[in-house]
Amino acid sequence: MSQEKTEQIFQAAVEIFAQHGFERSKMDEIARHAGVAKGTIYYHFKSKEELFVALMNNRMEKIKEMLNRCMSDTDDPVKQLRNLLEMMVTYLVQNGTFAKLLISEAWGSVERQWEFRARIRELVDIIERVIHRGISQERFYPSNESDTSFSIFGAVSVLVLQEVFRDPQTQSISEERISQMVDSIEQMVYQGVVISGYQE
Amino acid sequence: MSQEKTEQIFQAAVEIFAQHGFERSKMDEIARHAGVAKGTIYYHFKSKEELFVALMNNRMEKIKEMLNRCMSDTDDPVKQLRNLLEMMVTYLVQNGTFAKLLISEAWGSVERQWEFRARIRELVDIIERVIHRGISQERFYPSNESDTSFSIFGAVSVLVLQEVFRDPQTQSISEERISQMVDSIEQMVYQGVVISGYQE
Amino acid sequence: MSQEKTEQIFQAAVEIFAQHGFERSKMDEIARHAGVAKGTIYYHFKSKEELFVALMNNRMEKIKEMLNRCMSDTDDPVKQLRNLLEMMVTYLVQNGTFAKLLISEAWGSVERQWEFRARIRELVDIIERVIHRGISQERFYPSNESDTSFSIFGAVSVLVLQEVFRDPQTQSISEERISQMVDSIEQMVYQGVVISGYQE
Amino acid sequence: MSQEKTEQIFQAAVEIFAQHGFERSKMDEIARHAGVAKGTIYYHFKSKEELFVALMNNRMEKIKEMLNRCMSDTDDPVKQLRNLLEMMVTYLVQNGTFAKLLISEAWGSVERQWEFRARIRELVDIIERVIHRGISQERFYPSNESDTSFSIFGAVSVLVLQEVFRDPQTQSISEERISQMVDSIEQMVYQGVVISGYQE
DNA sequence: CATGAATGAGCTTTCATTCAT
DNA sequence: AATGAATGAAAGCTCATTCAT
Repeated sequence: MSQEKTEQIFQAAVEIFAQHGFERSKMDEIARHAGVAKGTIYYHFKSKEELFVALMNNRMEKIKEMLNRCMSDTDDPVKQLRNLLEMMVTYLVQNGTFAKLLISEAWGSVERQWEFRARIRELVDIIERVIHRGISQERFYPSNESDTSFSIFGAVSVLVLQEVFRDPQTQSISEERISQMVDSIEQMVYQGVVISGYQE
Repeated sequence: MSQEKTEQIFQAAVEIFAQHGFERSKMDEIARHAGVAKGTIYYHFKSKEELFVALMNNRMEKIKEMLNRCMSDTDDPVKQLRNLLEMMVTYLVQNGTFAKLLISEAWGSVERQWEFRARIRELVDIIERVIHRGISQERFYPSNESDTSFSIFGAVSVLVLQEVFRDPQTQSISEERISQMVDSIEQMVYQGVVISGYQE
Repeated sequence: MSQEKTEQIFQAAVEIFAQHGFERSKMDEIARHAGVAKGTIYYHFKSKEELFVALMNNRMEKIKEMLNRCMSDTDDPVKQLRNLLEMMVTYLVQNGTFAKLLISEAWGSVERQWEFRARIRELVDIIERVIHRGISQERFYPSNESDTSFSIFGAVSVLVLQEVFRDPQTQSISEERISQMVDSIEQMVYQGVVISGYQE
Repeated sequence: MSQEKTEQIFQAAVEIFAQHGFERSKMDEIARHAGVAKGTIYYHFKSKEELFVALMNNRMEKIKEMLNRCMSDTDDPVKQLRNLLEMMVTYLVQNGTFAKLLISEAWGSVERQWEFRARIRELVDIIERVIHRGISQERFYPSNESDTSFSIFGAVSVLVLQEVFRDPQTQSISEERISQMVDSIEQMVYQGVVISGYQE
């Protein structure tokens, strides 16, 4: 069935795209990796570009769902933010392959990248909504909500990215290391770096 | 004189590389932009790869110097961190073209990207040294210094990047907007997002 | 029933082939146009090549019949030639789509084109037989019969073709224009261009 | 020098294009035939299409010059027409390879073919101007000048084409055969086919 | 030092054809 | 008989790099 091949191709595509980036990835290799003929990819996707975009949308949808779901436990924005951070780090580590794409392919002036940034914006929006609620309920300090959200997103993704690249075998990032990263991020986001009283 | 042509080429290269990314940038276009013949580039640089690396080192040296310099005013890590954040935002906004490269070309398994990440690591080290001193002097909360530094670097660069891309005419990011971004970042880094007393 | 599908496919094929020429025509498009699946075409015809040849034979047979029929009124070669010219012009105009193929796909060294030229030769033979009879009966000037026939065929088909292409809406070539073209051709064929007495 | 390679490529291109038609001609083969690298063709021409168009313009210019030149001997339209016919037949036979293209690639709806037909129209215009003068001077019968010119063009080109394809070794069309064809055409054009008195 | 014409490996995409259903 | 997903050979085009001038 069609759905089957499509997922096969997606699976191969994330890996190859993440490994080499969009430009250096060859359709030949993706096809080989997916165990289908090159023509098959083109039967399902009009072009390399379209495959990439479809892939991104597909994966992005998944992460959005997860992020939304992980906040449904509670109405407390503080807890929600904690869940969010935890989930983001965990997801990005586990899908390190996708994380690479997320960050590395988002910046550029090609049209594909526009669309991609729009998708990232949707992710950031999820963060922003929590921030907004937190501020409304006077649980969070008032701030430029959009800036704060982007900063958090940047902090999480670059931190994870750098970890993923430090040790290319994604698998080998231990549970422990993950929770350590979550802690680091949480600490910064929750109380900042500077000891309060000292703020000169 | 050689130095002259080299700078001409560098100038053209940042722009073209930033506009299209490494892979999509064509030596032809860089040459045309620089007003030299394609052969001339190859006279000065062994390859596209080498041109890119040389360019990165050149630009990276500049930003490192600036960051180091901006901390020499004072010994107070709190102030130093503030200066650092301000300088990074300002520099990245003003060299938006270079900022794009910084984030977008760093992640990948090609050797050039390894080297590039090593350079980024040097930048982060500057942050880390301040963090370290801050913690030693009990001005900053104890934390995983490396993680914190990467988080800060990620927050700053993604925030700026997203701004640069929102409005491609770098020029039009006002002084005001810059200091607003600095504020947003500082607020997060200095006091975090969550109002302290509430931390359940 | 098979006959039905076959005609459906033929109908679609003439149009597509005429519109784009043999090489640029895609089996996909023919199938879509015919309202059948691509596999169905291959069920009825071994290959694109074979479909084309079968189509040509089918259509060529029709025009040959018409030309032969239109000469059966009379034994007078002069009248027969007139009928022939009239019929050819009319047929080609009305089947402009087929006329394009007739001229444009005939010249080349591919085997299909050999066979196609053989079919054209059969058309020209019909003209040639009239010419031959006309000369035998001393109604026509003696001449190289084959050359004369090809010249007439060339004159008619290129004249019509150029008209068909001038205005792609075949429909819009008026009855009047048709008879004007017939006149032009007849005039040249019957009396030539140069005023007789002057022939130096 | 550039001019040199360009002509080399042109030379190879006419042959290959004429042999297989535009679509079946491969850039690889043209390059091999011209003794240059494929890239070299693309250095001089943006695409296969552009190579073809440039080639056509180049060759068409030559034939136009020849036709115009061959009429400059005399002011007598009767003689001019004779010269024209002779020259056209001779040129097309000698450049049979180009003649194939002239006729076979002119009919189609691709844009390239539009432009091509415009060029053919220019050729026909040369004939038409002679016809026009002949009629003005009452040496030729009045007629639809455009139709007559196209008919003559069609007669000549199809006659030659059919000869060229009968015997693919262009060389082997003898001087004698050429003048025989000229005679056949002239006879038809000058006095028509039907013996005058008989015209019922 | 500088040039730019020439190169060719490499990549994306197309499309006739096949075959399991 | 009919279908359409899958195939893969083949072709057009790109572009980093070289080198004779």
